[in-house]
Amino acid sequence: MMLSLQRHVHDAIVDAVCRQYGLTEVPPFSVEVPPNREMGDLAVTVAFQLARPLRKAPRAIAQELAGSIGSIPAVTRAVAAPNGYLNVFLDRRAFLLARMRGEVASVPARADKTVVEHTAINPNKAAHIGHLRNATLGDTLARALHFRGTPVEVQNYIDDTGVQVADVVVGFTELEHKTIDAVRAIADATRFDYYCWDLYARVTDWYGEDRARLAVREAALHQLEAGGNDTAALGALIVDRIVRAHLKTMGRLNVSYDLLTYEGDILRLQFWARAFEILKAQGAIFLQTEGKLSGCWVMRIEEEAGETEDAEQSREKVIVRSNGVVTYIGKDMANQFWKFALLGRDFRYRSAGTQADGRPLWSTTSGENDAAAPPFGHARRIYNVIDSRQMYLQALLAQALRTLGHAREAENSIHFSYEMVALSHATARELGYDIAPGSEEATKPFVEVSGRKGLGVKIDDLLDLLINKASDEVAKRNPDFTPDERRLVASQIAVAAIRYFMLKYSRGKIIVFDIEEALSFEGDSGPYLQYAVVRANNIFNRLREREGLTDADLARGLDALPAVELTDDSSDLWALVLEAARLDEIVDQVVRSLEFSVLAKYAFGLAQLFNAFYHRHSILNEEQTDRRSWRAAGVGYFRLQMTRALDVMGIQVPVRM
RNA sequence: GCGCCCGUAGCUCAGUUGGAUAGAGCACCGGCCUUCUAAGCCGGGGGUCGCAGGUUCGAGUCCUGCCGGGCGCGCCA
Repeated sequence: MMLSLQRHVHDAIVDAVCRQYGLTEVPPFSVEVPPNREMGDLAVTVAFQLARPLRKAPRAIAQELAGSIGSIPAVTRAVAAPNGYLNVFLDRRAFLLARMRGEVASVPARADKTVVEHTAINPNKAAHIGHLRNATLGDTLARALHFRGTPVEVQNYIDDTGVQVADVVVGFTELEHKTIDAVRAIADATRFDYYCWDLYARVTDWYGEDRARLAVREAALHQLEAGGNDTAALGALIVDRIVRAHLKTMGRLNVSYDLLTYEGDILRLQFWARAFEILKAQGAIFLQTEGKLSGCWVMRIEEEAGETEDAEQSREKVIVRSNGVVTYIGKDMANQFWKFALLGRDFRYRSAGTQADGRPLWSTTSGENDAAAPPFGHARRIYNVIDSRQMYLQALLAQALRTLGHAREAENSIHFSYEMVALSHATARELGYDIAPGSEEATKPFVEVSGRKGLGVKIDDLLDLLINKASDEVAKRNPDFTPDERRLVASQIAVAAIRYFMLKYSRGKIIVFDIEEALSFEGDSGPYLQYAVVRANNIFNRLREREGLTDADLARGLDALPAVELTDDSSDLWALVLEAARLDEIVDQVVRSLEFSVLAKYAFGLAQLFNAFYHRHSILNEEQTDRRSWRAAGVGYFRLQMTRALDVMGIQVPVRM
């Protein structure tokens, strides 16, 4: 195993600096990639940092160091740039050979068990593009952690006892007067999540006509939480069928889970009661006896330092209502405590089958425990993937942990926050949503998605649209495909388009969803990335078909062959290889910053580099053996790395496209 | 009022541990399919990085203050 190259160079520079200037400590500096390969392969900024302590010009320092670090293994020479950079040139032949042979392992990552909770869609309607961003970010985070060797457990929280489910129950009972058997028949015969989507919007309107009807919801909610009644049975049926629909939708997107956590089990297994005891015992919450919140158990909200505490009373958040019913924050706290194994209780588990990708799925249960269940929870670190509107609540979770003396857990409760997905006016119009020209909504830059109003693009609809479009394109280019082949490739392309689209924006940016844009397969898009790998793969397919050559055959003679193709000053091949080698570093950066646009853009840039290379340099038609072999080696390394990069993004590579 | 996010080319956006001439896609203009797939490649025009100060050898990036836009701050979830 070898350290990453940058680390290796960094440490060697530190040694050199200490020797040269008799220092015991070197100020922090970075090892970067210069703007182009002619400048060098790595750029070291140490001379800038030393300028002040040594009271010398950066350029002079860089020059002195350039002379004394030529002996670093894997480095051929170092050059001082006029502006003070110390640019390092690598032993390119050794670099590529080592990587082709898999001799360069990635930096070992932390082995702490990590829980990623994402998706968490209310189980009362179809999944829409807002949920899509959540699931894509969460799934990609889990994949990125796994890539680095971190043990990851993916949990999907199911709020089966909340108002949203209650609303659909009300829809079936009050608006449609259906029995549970009738609802089951509907679920069997329709796209049930779509059916509920419409019904949910109708219920919202129904409440709007007469606010007194909200009492019906309250009653239903109560029944749901209490359990053991007809309403709860109907709720359970709805939840079960909708969750299945969600899992199916997510499966289409290559998103899967380890555990479904049901809120109902948190209540039935007394998790909340236990958490309540702990919170009370530690004084994290207290019973308010006066004012507006009299009779409620509340948590005091920590203000940031420098509070201007005027006459304004410090704010309090209700955890248990005066009627004794816990708020969802309380249930969330219990859940978070459990994930860290701080609750002193565990769920019972049952198998929930196998997912499309072969991954087994488990579910919490209040019934019999399946002894075969793996140990869930016991996390060292937790990522809760929720949009930025939940920031306030997520901060309260961490605060509760801190108050209970779990500073480390609070530190490791990470809110993976991102901005919402909204609709462009054009797309909202296409969905048949009319906005009155003079209204307040018309002046806003976008239209907010609303499940309650039934306004949004459903994931399945979007996928179908993308698949149809991709299918036409695939048919055009591959008339020999069977219907099955065509369907498979079209869906792989659609998933690439949609996942890449969700990843390419930085998380702080509101995605104003426009159907035209999302449907693009050109330029900065998922299919562009796939296309590059498909082309690279095709070269190797041809080599095998025409000449019976395998990758191993091509690599075999490399040691003996001159590597001018790689070592020429302006080698396109070398630029491709060095860029492809950055994947591990990029994934590290992405996990640190939770900024997946960096990965998306890196992959896109790498694909661009390959496509340009592809047009300028032929492999099959190259007559010089050395050039041909080194090109094949470099392209082989590219497709390996690009395939891995796509895998982290949950994107597959079609056989042809 | 307080908190968080955003403001970079006509449009949509990258630029995240401060670094070399500010990039990409789309759109527009001009080229490239007897040679590994044109979902592609090459070239061109397009920028006071919201404004004003500050820190630094160096600021789109960090700090302060403004301006504009969005979101959050409930005995809803």
